[in-house]
Amino acid sequence: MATLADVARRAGVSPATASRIINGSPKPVTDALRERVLAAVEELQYVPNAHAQQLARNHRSAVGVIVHDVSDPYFAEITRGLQRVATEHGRLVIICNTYRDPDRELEYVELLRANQAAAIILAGSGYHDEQFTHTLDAKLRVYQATGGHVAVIGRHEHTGHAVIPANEAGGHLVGAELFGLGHTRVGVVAGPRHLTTTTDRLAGLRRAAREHGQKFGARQIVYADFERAGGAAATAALLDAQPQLTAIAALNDSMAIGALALLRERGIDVPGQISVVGFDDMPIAADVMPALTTIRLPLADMGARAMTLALQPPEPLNTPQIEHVEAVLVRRGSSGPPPSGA
Amino acid sequence: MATLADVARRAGVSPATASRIINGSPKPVTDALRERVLAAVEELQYVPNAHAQQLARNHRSAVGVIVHDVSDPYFAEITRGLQRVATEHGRLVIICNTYRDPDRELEYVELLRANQAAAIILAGSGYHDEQFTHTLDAKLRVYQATGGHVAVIGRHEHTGHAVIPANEAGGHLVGAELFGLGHTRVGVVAGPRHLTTTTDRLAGLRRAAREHGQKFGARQIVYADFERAGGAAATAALLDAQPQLTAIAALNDSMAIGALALLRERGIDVPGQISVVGFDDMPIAADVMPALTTIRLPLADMGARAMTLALQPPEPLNTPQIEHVEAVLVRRGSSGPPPSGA
DNA sequence: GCACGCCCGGTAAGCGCTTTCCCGATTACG
DNA sequence: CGTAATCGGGAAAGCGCTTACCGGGCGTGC
Repeated sequence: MATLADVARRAGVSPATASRIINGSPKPVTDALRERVLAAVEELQYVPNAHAQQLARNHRSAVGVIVHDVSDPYFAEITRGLQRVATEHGRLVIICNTYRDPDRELEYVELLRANQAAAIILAGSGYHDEQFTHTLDAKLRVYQATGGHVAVIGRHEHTGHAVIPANEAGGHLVGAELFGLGHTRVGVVAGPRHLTTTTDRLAGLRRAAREHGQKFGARQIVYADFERAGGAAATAALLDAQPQLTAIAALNDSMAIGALALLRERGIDVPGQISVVGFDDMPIAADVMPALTTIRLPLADMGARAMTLALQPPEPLNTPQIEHVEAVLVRRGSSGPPPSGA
Repeated sequence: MATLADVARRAGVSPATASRIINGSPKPVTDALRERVLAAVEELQYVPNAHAQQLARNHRSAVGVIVHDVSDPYFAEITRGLQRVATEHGRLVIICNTYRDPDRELEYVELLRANQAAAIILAGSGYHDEQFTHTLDAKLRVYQATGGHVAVIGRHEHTGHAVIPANEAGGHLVGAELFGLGHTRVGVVAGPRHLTTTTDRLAGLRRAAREHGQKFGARQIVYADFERAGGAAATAALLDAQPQLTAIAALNDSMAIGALALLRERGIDVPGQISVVGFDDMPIAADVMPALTTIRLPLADMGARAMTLALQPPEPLNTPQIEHVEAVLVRRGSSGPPPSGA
């Protein structure tokens, strides 16, 4: 691996000069030298060692993003938004997948700290786990204390900037729609109960139920993984426990798609016999069979906003900013009134 | 930011000892000292500076992955596989999105080289661009010359290990299926013509056509972006040029989904009036409306294999390994025989 | 009881780069 | 023409860590 010293030697200059030329330092340098150095760089295929640079310059530049799983379209969209603004600012982003393992989340903030990340962005639901939340918060505070910026998406329990989707209101929208259509037997395909996203959305659903003089019994809610397979499994369980269901509210689109798949497999017509509503409006929601009625969250935009917050200069008053983002209902083919007999 | 020196001072030992304890060096250390150091680490919330470590140790550990776009399910799946094996090996992976910009691809290999990546994995189609291919290859060779490992997925034009999907054979499978069903007017929704994936798949399609005594005219192939929107646009163009089409072969699933959307919008029944076949078998292919007949590629597995190749110890004979991966046809609801009148 | 070796810990030399400080040579100015 | 200001370039001090290498205190064997 060619080093700066090699380049300097070959060009017959000092490393200092070579460095200045390569990095376009403000210090003026003669054109003759510049050319020699540039030529040497080319010949040697020299690329500066980023670690050495980082160490010598001693200021952070990369930004870290911790998500549950980028291959999940929900996070993929958020990440897309994040990346866009990061690129605009010339920042490298390091993506870390926790696969929903809280411990891994902790490890990654250390890793990002170790890598001198300028900011850490935490995307995705928080956990109902006092101990964990406390530990994570402590780590984040230490990071902030040393000048790191932190922004979270979809969590409210931490220090730092936050972009918060209207999970409760969205859940309420779903409930209002379904009960408004006349459904009285609504099942919920929920995500893991230790995720705050699950409980927030559920809370909205419950509020809507109350407003319509209804309530969710224990058997009407099934918890499973926030994924396609989880949605299918939960739907199966729901159907077994409550055969007379006329509507299913899935707490995210992946689960809704799993629900749709299971329903199709069992020959149950959607929305003829059972309506299905999702949450998030992932890009494919419009293309599944039938097209999914869901709650739209501006995913990419949320990512972009979080990155913008995280990148902005040390805020004047040191006050973390909170941005709330709205949820809207998108009606598509998967929902309708309950079957007339029901 | 606390440094190793701070920790050492606080524990009353030399930095050397602190380093040895923190990194679990083979050198034996008394328990008393060990505890003091560990306590100091805890109190100071010390995290070693990864850049300094990398510089001092002087051996590569992270691995870089260059993809067109992780938020595209195709790459998301590949990445998932990659990550899995990287994690098993305790490697950090740096994901780089080129958004299909060749220049960005070049920049990223430099960046990865600068960051002392132990390996670079290039996923996604190559480009039909002599100049570019040559430049990239040169850069990769330089990287290899300094001990870097290289693996590519879905390209054949470069040095290094390779995992190559059967694009041509898959295209042939699509053609055989469609012509076998009796279609005679088949349109192709193709990706960008400068991508090798496009031409490879197309070649298979053409071979199948020849075998059935047919051929693709210029107006039967429309090139667009390898994305949903591109698929919709290309389908619209195709329909305008060739209203009597009975089948559409899309060169990837995203485009197929776009085609499906457009067809639905125009009230054209699939597969009653027009059959649609995709390529890749992304996870959602089974859930769209109607479920997509497509060519299955073991995406996650391909990623895993590439990572395995990239991580294996400097090969005995220094010979790059090539792994071919098979394509199989998955019949679902979107394809069938042409309408009887046609 | 003394030499030898073994342990455990510290000292210091880098890793590859940036940047401050300094110095000799121009140039500008009085 | 002397001096000061200016300009281009180099020497060297780190950035935070790892890891030879070294050295003092033991325990052993004779």
